Amino acid sequence: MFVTMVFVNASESSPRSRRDRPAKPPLSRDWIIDSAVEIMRTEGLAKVTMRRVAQELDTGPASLYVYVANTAELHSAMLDRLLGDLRPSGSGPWTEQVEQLLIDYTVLLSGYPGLARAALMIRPSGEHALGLFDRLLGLLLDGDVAPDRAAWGADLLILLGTAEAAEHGARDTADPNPAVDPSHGWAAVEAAVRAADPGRLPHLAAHADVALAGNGPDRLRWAFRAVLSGIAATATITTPPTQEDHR
Amino acid sequence: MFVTMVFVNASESSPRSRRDRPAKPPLSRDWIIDSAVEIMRTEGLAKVTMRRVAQELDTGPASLYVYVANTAELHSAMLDRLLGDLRPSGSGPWTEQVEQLLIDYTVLLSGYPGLARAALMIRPSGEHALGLFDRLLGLLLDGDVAPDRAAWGADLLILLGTAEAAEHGARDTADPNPAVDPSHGWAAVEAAVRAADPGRLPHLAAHADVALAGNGPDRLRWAFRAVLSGIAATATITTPPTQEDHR
DNA sequence: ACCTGAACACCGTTCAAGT
DNA sequence: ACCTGAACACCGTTCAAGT
Repeated sequence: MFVTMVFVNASESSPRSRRDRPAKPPLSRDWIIDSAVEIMRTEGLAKVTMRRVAQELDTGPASLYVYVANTAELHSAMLDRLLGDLRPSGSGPWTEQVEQLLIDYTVLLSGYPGLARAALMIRPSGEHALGLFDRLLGLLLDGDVAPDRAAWGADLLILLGTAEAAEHGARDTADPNPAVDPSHGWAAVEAAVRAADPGRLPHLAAHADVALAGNGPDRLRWAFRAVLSGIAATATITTPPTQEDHR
Repeated sequence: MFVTMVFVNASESSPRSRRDRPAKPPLSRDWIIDSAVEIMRTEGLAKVTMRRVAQELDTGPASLYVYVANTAELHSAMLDRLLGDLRPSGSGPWTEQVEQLLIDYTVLLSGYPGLARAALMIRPSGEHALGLFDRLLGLLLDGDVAPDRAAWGADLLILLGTAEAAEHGARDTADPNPAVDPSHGWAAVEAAVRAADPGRLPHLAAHADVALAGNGPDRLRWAFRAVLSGIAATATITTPPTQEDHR
């Protein structure tokens, strides 16, 4: 069996670094998540299967089910572990800090697009995910955004960052899963836009250049800036519940 | 073999409705996509596998590869087929029309959350996806949004709708894949927010009620309205390319 | 209580061989 | 050119049996 030697920084959540792992480590939730994250870093999320992780830990897949409910829950735990690496950054006005925090979040997740997609399903509720939400909410309140708009807005901004990571990451990262061919997908869009028939798609044809303009970072920062300004400026909506719908 | 009898409206893209399909239909891209969509409607996206579709068409999985590149490409084609059902709706001011179009898009996709997640990877470039973009772009231009903001904004709004569908759909729809337990995921978030420690998560603890307030439709409409206002109000960003980065 | 061998019921994709 | 049988290399999850 070939064992890759990779140096991995011990995260605060992992009790021991991988290097001094004993030959047959005791199974634990932390060890499972650690191994899973390491496999993801070196081989991509597609390879993080129950069987592969079990193999890494010298056991059978059935053993993992003592500590992890299923594959989705494992992915969710991996995401929260990763979010622990997100340190406060950005200075200056609060809007600048919000933008930078969201960009950091998106860039971090872009490295693992599969995980970003999983985040859209699982609604991470781990401590690090909640910490990010709290920090963001705090910045919005600092900026005197009304609490109801700030709360809904923080949710919206994180959703947007997650979506950008899922999409952007798919475009830029080498995904080991051959079923996904991002370059083809993106090139196909660009070709389709440039070939837009002015009869059927008049607006797109007329503005193909602006639609395709801009680099990734500029568009990302613009998106966060635009959404942030909209959040502060838009009153929340509350329709009274109908009789059939009193939750 | 048990064959479910389901009435399916013949879409404009499908040459024949399923009811008059001959016992052994000739293979074709359209037929494959039709069968795939029907399996998704009745059994969920998780069941739309190459093998399952092939079985439905009385052939082996290898045969499908003549017409479809891989599973991801099949999913992408299914999504575009579905987008063909999206009819213009909404009246009144252009902002109202934009909101309604996006809500329709999101609700449609919410019925198939797996497909929404796929859309985040594949960047649909089919005719119906481009048609939606064009219609949205036209509405924004009607509202005198500057072309560059309108183009980037249409992209942003569709991304947001896709993400909302992926997330919202996961929460509401019965996914036949037992690995995904959405109710548990959402309940976990709600419980975690209510239990937020005021020491560690001060803002979240102080505003748990507003964070959890609001029904789905209200929050969805608010999100689109906020983003729309931000798009109109925020200048696009263009940083000059550096020497290392002249694409 | 924790762990696991073995099994069940599946996957996507390829390719040589047929028609 | 189009189609396919068979194979390759995998999956997640369960459960009875062990320690």
